[in-house]
Amino acid sequence: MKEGPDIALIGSLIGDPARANMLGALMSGKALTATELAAEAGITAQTASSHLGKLEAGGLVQKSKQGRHRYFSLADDDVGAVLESLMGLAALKGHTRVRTGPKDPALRRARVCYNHLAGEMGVQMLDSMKQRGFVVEDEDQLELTVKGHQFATGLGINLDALRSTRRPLCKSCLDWSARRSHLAGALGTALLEHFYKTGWADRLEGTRIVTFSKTGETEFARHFKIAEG
Amino acid sequence: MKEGPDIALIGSLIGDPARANMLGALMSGKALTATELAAEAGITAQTASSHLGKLEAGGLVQKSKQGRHRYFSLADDDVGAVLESLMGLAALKGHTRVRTGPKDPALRRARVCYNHLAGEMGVQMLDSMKQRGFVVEDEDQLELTVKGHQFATGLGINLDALRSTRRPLCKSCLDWSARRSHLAGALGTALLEHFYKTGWADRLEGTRIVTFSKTGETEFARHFKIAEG
DNA sequence: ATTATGTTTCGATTAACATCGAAGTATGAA
DNA sequence: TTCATACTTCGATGTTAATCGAAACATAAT
Repeated sequence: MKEGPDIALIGSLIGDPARANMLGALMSGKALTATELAAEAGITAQTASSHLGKLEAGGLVQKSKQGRHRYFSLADDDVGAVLESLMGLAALKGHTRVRTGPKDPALRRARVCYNHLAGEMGVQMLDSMKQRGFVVEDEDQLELTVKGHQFATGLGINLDALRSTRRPLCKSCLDWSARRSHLAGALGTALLEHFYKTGWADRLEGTRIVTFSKTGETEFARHFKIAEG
Repeated sequence: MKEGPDIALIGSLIGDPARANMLGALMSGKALTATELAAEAGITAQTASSHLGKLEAGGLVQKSKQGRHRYFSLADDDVGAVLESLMGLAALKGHTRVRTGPKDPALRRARVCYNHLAGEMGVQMLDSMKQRGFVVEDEDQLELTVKGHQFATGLGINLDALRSTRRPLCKSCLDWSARRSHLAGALGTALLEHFYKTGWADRLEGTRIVTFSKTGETEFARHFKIAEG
């Protein structure tokens, strides 16, 4: 009928509540099995299998078999970014889920966005890195500066390994709660991994929430402080 | 079930082919009547009315009555940006409509994105304005510089009027065909209006394509040249 | 007033699809 | 081998929602 890409297909994939729940769960960045995703969506394994087949055919998720398990994860960063932007619009239009319990503030504070840190702390992290000249905005791609290279290396991150992948090192991703950007890309992933490894932060089981320990909180504030202007 | 915003609702709204076609038509930026949108989607007026009611309830479109006509348009820039990003993902995943005729290259060259210029020429325009220091990227918002103010005023754009609205003056919007940003916001709209008024460009009826006249093409190139680096 | 056009509401039909039970395949454990 | 777990396929069912005809409503033109 009309020219251009077909958004209805992707829209309908996201439009089913069960599939939307699964995609939301996968936004945690963890690869989940079909049964875990079924429980997440509140449906049986048979139905989940059908849904996951459609999501895979549509290019939104990818599957990897390990033994008798099939692990599903989001297909790539682009899918994660689109889901995050959809959440932004949904929040803006007041389409929130019923359950707005005590977990909600924690979710706005720090959460996982597919594979990197989002929420207020994610935004603060990128702000700080921009302000101190660790990254600069060039076109749409974020560029890591020499100072930024030193900073990351000082944290113990192997940048050469990151650069050797085909994945962009730095990307910005729009945050639905803060409506500001945070750091995505290979470096964003590596930094979150770093927080886990050092014990600064941990995942709250079964949610997208990232909890920081007492020392983690202060260490984070020290490394990613912001000069008020 | 889960916390956070509900993307399924918006997804299902976009997921119906008839509604997706209507939204695509509204991406042209023009306010269209219910019957025009019905024709666009290939359905009867009754069905279209039902769809438009749902889109309005979901906050994706807005209605304004004028006489016996009801004009529909996208609710705001946020909706347009999300639709554009969805088109980007759809194009990336190869979910293109059947019809990939001679219009397609024209669409990639210059098209309307809701209310501003997109496509290669839209990207070039923003690139040029950045390169010459007319706009600078600050956080996520684009900022118009003093030089940029002079430039726009020189074109005959009344910036004071634009600033008096609640709408952001400059915003960046991700282009699905170029996968680069172009200029959105009040200034983006005003510039496109300017191209129309001066006769540099015109709309190709019934599509999102923007056609530039011979002189328009050269004038555009002169005003928005890029220094190759 | 009368007629024409644009839009919405109502009701009925139809098609699509999410769902699950049951059975089949595959892998790992005992 | 035998049993258990993870997943998929098949078939049947039920619900949702897109669709349109007919009619009501609203505004404009004559």
